[in-house]
Amino acid sequence: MSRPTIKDIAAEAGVALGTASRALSGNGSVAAETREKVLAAAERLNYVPNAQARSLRSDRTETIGLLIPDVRNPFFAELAHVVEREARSAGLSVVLCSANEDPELMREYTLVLRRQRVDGIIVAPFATARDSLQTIQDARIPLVFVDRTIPDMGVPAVVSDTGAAIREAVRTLATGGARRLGFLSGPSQTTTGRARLAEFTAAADDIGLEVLIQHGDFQEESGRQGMRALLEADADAVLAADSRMTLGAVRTCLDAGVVPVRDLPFIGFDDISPFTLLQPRLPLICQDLEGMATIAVTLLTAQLAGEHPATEHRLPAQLRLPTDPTSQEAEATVHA
Amino acid sequence: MSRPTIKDIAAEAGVALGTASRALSGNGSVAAETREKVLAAAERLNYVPNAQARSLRSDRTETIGLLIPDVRNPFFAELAHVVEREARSAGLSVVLCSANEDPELMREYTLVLRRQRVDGIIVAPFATARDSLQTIQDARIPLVFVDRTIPDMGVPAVVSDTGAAIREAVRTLATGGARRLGFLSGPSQTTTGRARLAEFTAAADDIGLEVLIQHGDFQEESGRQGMRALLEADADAVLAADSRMTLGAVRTCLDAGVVPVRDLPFIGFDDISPFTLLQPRLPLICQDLEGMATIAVTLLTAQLAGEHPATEHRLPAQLRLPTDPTSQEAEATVHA
DNA sequence: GATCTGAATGGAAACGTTTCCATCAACGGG
DNA sequence: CCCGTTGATGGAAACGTTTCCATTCAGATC
Repeated sequence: MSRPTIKDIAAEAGVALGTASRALSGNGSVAAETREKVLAAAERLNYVPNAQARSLRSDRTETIGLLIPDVRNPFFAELAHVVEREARSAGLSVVLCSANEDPELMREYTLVLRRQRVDGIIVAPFATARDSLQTIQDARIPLVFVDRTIPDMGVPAVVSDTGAAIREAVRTLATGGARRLGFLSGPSQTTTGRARLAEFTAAADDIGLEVLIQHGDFQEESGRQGMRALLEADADAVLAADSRMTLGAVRTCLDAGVVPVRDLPFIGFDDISPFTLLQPRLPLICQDLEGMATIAVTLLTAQLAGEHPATEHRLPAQLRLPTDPTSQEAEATVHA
Repeated sequence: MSRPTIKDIAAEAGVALGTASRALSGNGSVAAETREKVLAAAERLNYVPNAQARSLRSDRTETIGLLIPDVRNPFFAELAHVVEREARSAGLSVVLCSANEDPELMREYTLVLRRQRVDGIIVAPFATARDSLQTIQDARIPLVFVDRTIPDMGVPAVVSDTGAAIREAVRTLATGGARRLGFLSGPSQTTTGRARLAEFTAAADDIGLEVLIQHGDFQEESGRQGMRALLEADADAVLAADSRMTLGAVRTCLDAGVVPVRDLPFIGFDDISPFTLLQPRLPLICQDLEGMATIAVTLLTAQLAGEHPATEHRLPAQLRLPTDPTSQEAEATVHA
């Protein structure tokens, strides 16, 4: 038999179809002995339930969508990993959609996810996607924002609180002697872009530093451009507001023969794996990615259970200074 | 109406349910005028077809599974991106499963994909997953291997042909003056691991080089360990057989104060994005990732169409020497 | 004008589950 | 002893599509 159905299982076990279903799904009562018979039959025939038929009837797919701007971005790859792990432990499968930073593609994916009748969607929204997401909300599909949020949509969101970390970063750079402090800012259309900029200027004002602000769009290229401008303007320290802009800025520095940290005090954003190849290591403002992903899944499962979680959760980011690897490594080499 | 069904559309358009289906799906003949009426009704009611019901009846989900060891690995993230793009242009959705390098998890995902009744699966298999994959094949689900293959399963596969590139890499290192050539080899249980090792030793023998071989497992940690051994053994040039082992080896070098290429001739593997942060840039053996992903999708769609494509496709890898970025950058800076 | 053909349509079966409803037996309380 | 309760089961409806079959009707062929 190529693809046994529950009907075949029932026949094999000598029970009615409905009974087999109850035994397999665990809903409704069935005698222990009967259950054994059914499970044995299913095992024997190598039965795999048909998720389509199941969800057609039960109106639940036990599947959620995760919509991110780009898997190739290490930050989102890591996010996807944790979300998937957490979802799985909640018994949910994840359909991952990588929108390639393209609002049109994002709109297409929202349709795909609606067709698939996912039970809910976690999305790291970019600014221009508001209306695509509105259609999801209109369809009353549970929705959670992660990493970034879109205000006034009433969608539960989990984002980083970067205030303390940015203040500490500015202080650290000032202590190191910086006077003309460059900031690679995100786009002011995004909540996070605006917030980080405000936090930065407030911190710099407190200390009385001169600031040089370069507006970007959270993309690598804008980090490169901003960094070029800062180099020309003779900034004597730099703080970046996002991982991709950090990446672009670092490349521009290296290409110009300026080694970040060694030649120019520099604090980056997010501890994505490429940064571990830098020598010396960058001080980084690290978001609690693990926490964000975990809470995002929790916020979604809460909605699936019919609850209405609060709309905004903020997890503090932290300034992480590099630990000197050479000493550890010297030790490790001895043991090798 | 919260979720209109095709029945509602039919009523709204004043036609029979079957006619509405034909108009929407494009199967069977329907008058142009009628089609317009139905499409207009669907538009008006904001109709989104139920993929579950559709595939329950038609036995096709228009969905494929992509099973990779880990999304967080930039190589596979890139692969996932291209596969998804190609699949989408063939009208297929992709369910991405990241198995976290865990055979047990991979087995679990094969079950998930079977439950979802995906039309086919593309998988980058790791050695220990043979039996999980066998169950997929037994269930007669179209299967394609990408990046690596498992011999004697008769599964169409697309892999890199690294022979020429490795030979060229060895020659390049020898020309640079290397005499004791270190090689960070993959595991000999894998076809690619074995092939690359054989290609390496053959090339080195041709020239008459002394070789130092460190066996690893395609993981970063084994790259670190192998590199430590090579440093101790005074290798005067190194070639790595895989991106993650390259990553580990580079980190070990940097931690030991040895800058790859500058202090130690070094050729890495794959042009994943972290490597672009290295200064100087690494020469790299680059696989045709784009081509592999594209062909993998083609091999799968061919099977979906009932064909039986050849079992092995080899795409040549290439040795790519770094172009000096400083000169380009200097120019770019002028224009900035 | 009768017959055939083919397009357009309506109606209903079918896909594989879950879940509701009815039945039946066993059991305990009055 | 009767009756309501409970647990186990069988049977059938329902989920939203696609697809098959039958019917109708217009037009072409003889």
